[in-house]
Amino acid sequence: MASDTDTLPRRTVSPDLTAARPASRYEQVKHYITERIASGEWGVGSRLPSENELVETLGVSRMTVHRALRELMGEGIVTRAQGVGTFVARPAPRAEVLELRDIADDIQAGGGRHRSRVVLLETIRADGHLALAFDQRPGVKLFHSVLIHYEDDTPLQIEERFVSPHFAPDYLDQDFATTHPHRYLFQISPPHEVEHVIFAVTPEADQQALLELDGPEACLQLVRRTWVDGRVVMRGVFTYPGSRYSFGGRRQT
Amino acid sequence: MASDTDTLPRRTVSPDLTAARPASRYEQVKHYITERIASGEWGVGSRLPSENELVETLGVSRMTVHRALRELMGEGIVTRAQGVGTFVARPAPRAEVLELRDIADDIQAGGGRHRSRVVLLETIRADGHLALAFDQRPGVKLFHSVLIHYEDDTPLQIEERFVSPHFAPDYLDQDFATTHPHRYLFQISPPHEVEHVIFAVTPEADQQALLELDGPEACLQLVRRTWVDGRVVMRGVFTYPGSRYSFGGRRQT
DNA sequence: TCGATGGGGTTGTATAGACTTACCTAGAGT
DNA sequence: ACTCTAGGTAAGTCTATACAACCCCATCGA
Repeated sequence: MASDTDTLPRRTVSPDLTAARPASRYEQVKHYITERIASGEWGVGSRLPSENELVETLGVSRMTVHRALRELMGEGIVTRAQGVGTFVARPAPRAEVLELRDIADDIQAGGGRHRSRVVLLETIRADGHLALAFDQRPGVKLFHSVLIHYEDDTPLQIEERFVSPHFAPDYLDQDFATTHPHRYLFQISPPHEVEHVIFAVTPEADQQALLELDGPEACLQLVRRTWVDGRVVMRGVFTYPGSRYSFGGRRQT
Repeated sequence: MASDTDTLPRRTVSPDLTAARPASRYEQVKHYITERIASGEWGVGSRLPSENELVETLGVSRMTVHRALRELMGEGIVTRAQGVGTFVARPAPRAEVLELRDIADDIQAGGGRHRSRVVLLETIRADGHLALAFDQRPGVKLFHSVLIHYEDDTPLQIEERFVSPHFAPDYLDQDFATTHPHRYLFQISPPHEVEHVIFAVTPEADQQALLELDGPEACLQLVRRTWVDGRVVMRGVFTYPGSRYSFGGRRQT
């Protein structure tokens, strides 16, 4: 069925263990297509080969080609019409909404002096709620860290993180006085997906103490989850005094 | 293969032409699942039947069940883990950060019943701070409205707006019991530019009363400014009880 | 000239089956 | 207590095949 030229390689029996898991066939097909679109070989509006032609060319089954094309349509890269064909879509501009930033950069950008203190660094077992956030069963092992970030000696953020050991097995051995968790995790791998949820909370007594608040001042709480390869690798809870911080953004429409 | 009970109906040979095309099998499977999640029969975090169990129950092939579940995962409704199972995901945050939405749509999307009450509708003269927000001199005339939005008779938002008379000269004559300010302003012109800033605040006594809070619960405050033709046309202050609302967003990187 | 009717090509859906990969647990051994 | 291993379970992928739905166009007949 497969010709000798231009087909995707058969999956090897013993894949190179140092390399990442080989991309699945349909991902290879997606890559084959996006590469040609990105290079301009297939211009905007032009017609792609039909599913059956791609089957011939790439030596995979039509269902595999179909899945690749369906996902590319979901990503807005191609448009499809039954009975007609598949076409390169017009690229759509995408606005960044919430950015991933290091608070140290944030403070220094504002002219402040940043320092941080490690309060806690340990292994825990997840309770039900935390396990749910990681799509895992209760009792799974997670790393847990708590840091305080100061701007000119005033506490600005409590940074609490739960990290999957599979993603960062050496997390507990890091010196977070010099390298921040954000940078360390980012260096292992930038997340493929990020979720942010913002709450208003009244801080617990211990949080009040850490933030050196006089009373039960309202706080902003940003809960961030990051994914790599479809798995939750980190859940961070960042707590800011409401009087000292705000989130914002501006964009043209 | 299929049992007689609870299976999805076989596609009829002559579908009812008055009805829309019958939903495809995988869509029926999706509906079967989302219905049970929405009804609470399958609670957050609970495990769904495995693919093979659904194959047995619904009398469709595993590929069909798999596609339904894969799409539901893409929509954030369930999470899946190889070797473990499929679980009902945590519900997504109510409002996307930096997205311009009508709270009435927001509430109805969540299955709630929306109503609103006009507390105030007047003309004021801007003080220094407010004039600054509009890039105007103090003393400039602005329209001022305060509404409360309820979800099932529970206050969910205080909506306070300052509107430039040049942009919406008839603002005070509107019946905001039927048309909300958001829709009215949007219909005059969608903004060219939007700024959002999110705070955590402890509400004043009058705000506590309007939101029917028992105590000084932390609140989220979203301040929005919108521009049309380079001029600020609206400044809105939206106050939510922290326990009843959250902002969030998720994106791929 | 015009409309109707097929036929061929293209995507959409569905199935059965096989194999792969990942996770978890129980039990054996240390 | 801890580690290791084997087995069971569940999702992930891929194939070959079939049929349906749809579009376009060429052909045919009035």
